[in-house]
Amino acid sequence: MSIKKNNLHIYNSLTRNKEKFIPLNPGVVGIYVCGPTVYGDSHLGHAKSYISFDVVVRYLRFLGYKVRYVQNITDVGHLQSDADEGEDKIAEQARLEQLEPMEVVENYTRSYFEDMDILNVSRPDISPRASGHIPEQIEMIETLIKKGFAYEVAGNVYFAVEKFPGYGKLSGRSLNEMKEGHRVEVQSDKKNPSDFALWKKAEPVHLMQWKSPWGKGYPGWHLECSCMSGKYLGETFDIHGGGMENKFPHHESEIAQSEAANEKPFARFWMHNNMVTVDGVKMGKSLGNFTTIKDAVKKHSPLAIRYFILGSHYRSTLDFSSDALAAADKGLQKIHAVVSKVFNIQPTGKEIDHEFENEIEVYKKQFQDALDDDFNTPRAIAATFDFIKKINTWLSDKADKVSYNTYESLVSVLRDYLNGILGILPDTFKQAEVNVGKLDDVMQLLIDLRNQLRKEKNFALSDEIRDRLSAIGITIKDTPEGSVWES
RNA sequence: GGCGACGUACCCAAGUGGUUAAGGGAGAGGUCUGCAAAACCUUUAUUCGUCGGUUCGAAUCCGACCGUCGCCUCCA
Repeated sequence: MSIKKNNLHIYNSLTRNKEKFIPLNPGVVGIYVCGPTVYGDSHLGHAKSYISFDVVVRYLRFLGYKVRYVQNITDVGHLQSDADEGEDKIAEQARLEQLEPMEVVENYTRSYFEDMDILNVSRPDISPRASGHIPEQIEMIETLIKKGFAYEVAGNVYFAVEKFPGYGKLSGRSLNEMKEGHRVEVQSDKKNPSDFALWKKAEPVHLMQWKSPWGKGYPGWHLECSCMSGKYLGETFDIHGGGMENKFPHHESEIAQSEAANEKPFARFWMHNNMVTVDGVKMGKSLGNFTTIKDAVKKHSPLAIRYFILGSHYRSTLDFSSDALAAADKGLQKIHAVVSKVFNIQPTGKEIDHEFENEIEVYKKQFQDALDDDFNTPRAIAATFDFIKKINTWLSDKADKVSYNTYESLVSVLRDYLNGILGILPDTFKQAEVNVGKLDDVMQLLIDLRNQLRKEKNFALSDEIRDRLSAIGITIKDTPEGSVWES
């Protein structure tokens, strides 16, 4: 597949500028996104992050790039509280649920993928686990010690931030500021309070521990991302994504570890997505104001949630409320209604409708211009609404003489954009080409019979058909172009 | 205290120097319709937190102020 004309610009958090995106290796893109720590069900904040990056990956693929998308599963080393102290989050959850840590990890990893599947988020190509990469992490620590960037104290190994001159370049901080900014100082064996743990010594009761040159212990949180991104994408790679709140210290530390160990630049583009808020306040696990995805889909359709999230830019905060989601749901239904109509018509005419083909081209340009501009999905959606207005007008005067070519152009653009890139069409719309399958035949039969009844003005029976179908989740709408159904 | 972001209609949300300030939801009026739903048309910000400045020209750049939020401690 060849690369389409590439005019993609991405806002790079590292340089604080929109930059033209040109991958390191022609035609290939490596992207790493910080994945979840699997100690609880995912919430809408996760949904925003992973849906946003899903569209990034889908768009890059649409442009013709061969994309390798790596997203880690953090299953060890993520500590409960400040300054590298406190209990491991997974271990704590295991204690609470009276399970093995790896059972906790397994349960919530499955739960995470279930949620992502239902939100139509494509799976990463590789989902490496921290606990599966202990030898690599130990090796990296050894390299860092050898090169003088890390030191061991009584079974703990720390990264010496003063040894790495670039520390703070991503988050825009200097070490001096950090010293002054430190809150309550924790007693610690660190040489500098800003140093962070690469390896933590495990107490004998600790459930997760591995042998290392420094005794039994477990890796620090930041290390896994450095290791696994390097292993699967190379020491320098194209895009690193994650939540804004992880810029510091997590991403800053990743850069320090990787660049110190490899002596090469780390990620070229850093993308940070913004937060979901509730009444203006960040939705977060520690605040307890979160709505899990599993709860959200009880009240709203998964695609409406996805569409709602894509309705604001990934770098903007998104305030969640049930009302806002309901409004989004209506907007999405409008899109679905038009797509359903389009997919139900049978092109018979021969003429090529140049005027309408031109509208399709206008839409293509607007849609792609929007995504080329730092994945501006709200603008792409606005362009879609402009276009569906055009489609509706076109359908009402020309549907009977639609040419197959024009129809094909229309169907393929809808399929590429709404299903392929934005991922907001339901499964029933995915096979756009021909209506095949038993259900379609049965539905056609019912619709034909019902329309016969309507002609005979037997509305009691025709309404009963519609009502009973509605009760089993199939909607019939009588439009000027004929009756359409969707489930 | 330090670093950073944001403030656009009733609600959500694009737009970051130049003709009439996108789009969605909600509201109002109309066309269509057996009904329902949808669709279509019209309509709802002389104005972009406030006050100054730069400019021929600013929502867009600069400054101050007010307000909200994020990070500096785990969080997508």
